[in-house]
Amino acid sequence: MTKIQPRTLYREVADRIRALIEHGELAPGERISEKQLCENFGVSRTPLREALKVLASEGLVELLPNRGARVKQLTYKMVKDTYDLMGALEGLSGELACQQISDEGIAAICALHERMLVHYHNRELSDYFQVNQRIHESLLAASNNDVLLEMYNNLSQRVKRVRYSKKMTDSYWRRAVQDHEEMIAALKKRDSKRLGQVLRDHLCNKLEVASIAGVIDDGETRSAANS
Amino acid sequence: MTKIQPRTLYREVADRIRALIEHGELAPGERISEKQLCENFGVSRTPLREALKVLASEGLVELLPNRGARVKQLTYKMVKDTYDLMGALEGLSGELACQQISDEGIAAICALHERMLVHYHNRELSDYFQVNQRIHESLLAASNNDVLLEMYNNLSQRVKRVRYSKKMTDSYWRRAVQDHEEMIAALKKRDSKRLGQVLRDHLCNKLEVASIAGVIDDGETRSAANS
DNA sequence: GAAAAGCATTATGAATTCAAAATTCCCTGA
DNA sequence: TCAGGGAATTTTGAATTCATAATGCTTTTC
Repeated sequence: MTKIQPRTLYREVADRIRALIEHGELAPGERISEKQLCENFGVSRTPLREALKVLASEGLVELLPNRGARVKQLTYKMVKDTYDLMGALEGLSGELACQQISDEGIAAICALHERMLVHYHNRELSDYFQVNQRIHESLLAASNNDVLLEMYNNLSQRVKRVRYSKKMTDSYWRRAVQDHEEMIAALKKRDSKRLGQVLRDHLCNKLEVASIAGVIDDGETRSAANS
Repeated sequence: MTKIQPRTLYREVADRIRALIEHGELAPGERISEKQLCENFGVSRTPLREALKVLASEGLVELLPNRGARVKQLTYKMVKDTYDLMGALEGLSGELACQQISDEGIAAICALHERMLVHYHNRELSDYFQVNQRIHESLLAASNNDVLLEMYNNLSQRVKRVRYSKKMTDSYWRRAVQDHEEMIAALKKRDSKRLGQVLRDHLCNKLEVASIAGVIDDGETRSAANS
């Protein structure tokens, strides 16, 4: 049950810009010309500028007073930091879910898990990812913590642009599935500490950081960010 | 080394409104009259409205399209959810801090800890809180994760209004100090898992939820939120 | 030929204006 | 007396306008 959002121009515009950034049509670091976007969207500068303020506090855009807006650069360190954070949030979601989820909820997640295993054995990567994501979303939802959900979505939005580069080696994949086995076991036992721990350490929250090395045009050295 | 923020009207206004909300001069649920605030601040509606958009995405304000803005109500559940989240973030900060902090950093925190103990034994509540907060801030800083810091500050801002009601019973206080002893021990050993665990479970992240019961004018029953 | 100064152009910040939606208030009629 | 309807008022959403800061270009000087 998600509340409907009455549409206003600035929200529409913010959504559109979010999409542009997510799909790379507005490149990281690219200067955002108010005039040009206004013309593209067919709106005046007022709602556009309001949208930019919102996007700035969401961390997608950078506002340089008197000098315009630019799409925020993702440095390696920022992405790493964000993934660390998302790992912590997933851990919390697991802990809370264990305490709150219904038996039916657990059964539903187990069912998803089984489906995921099938995709894993068939090596259907895309389907695997989709079901995998639904499992994590289910835990998030079961945690019944709206603030957590809001924050997670915000973080996830910030790094969506680099998700493309998701690569899966065989050994990574196997270990990810192992993690999931442990998750399911902990969930069934409602062992919240254990589930939290597994989720915090879950490969998915670390894996991609490795795979983005090189994707990001980064000023700082990666080793420095890693240290 | 924190970068300077060029001042613009909308930032100034946002800061002022944040302060008004934090200190209760704008009460939770209170309708925010654009006209009146404009007159108070002596600015036009444009920067005011931009500020409101920012505050809305920070979660301090609620925008009802065509029907104005209101100070966001804090429900018991929202505060509880926020504290759960902050606990998870503190846990992460501890884990990261363990891995990154210098020996001097550890020494500095130990020194703060000693000062805190003195205030505890002298029953200097206000001083105790101040030093206590500096310890947690030091860990946050040592974690060297800007995204984490940003998010923590945002969450902390949201619930600042109810921090006033902080009450300390003797047994709570004793247990909080015990937690801190464990923290220091884990930090010295650079036992990141342990420090993370202690911080996540740390009383400070749970305590106040109990003490706000009754402070918040809340539609939903507390037991329901707790279940 | 390069650098600096100054002017023109452009882009941004903020106030004002206009339009539309919501609210208030008053009136009518049962 | 009170419910319903409708006009007047207020308030908000968005466009426009105005002022100022930044940028770029030309010219001038060394």
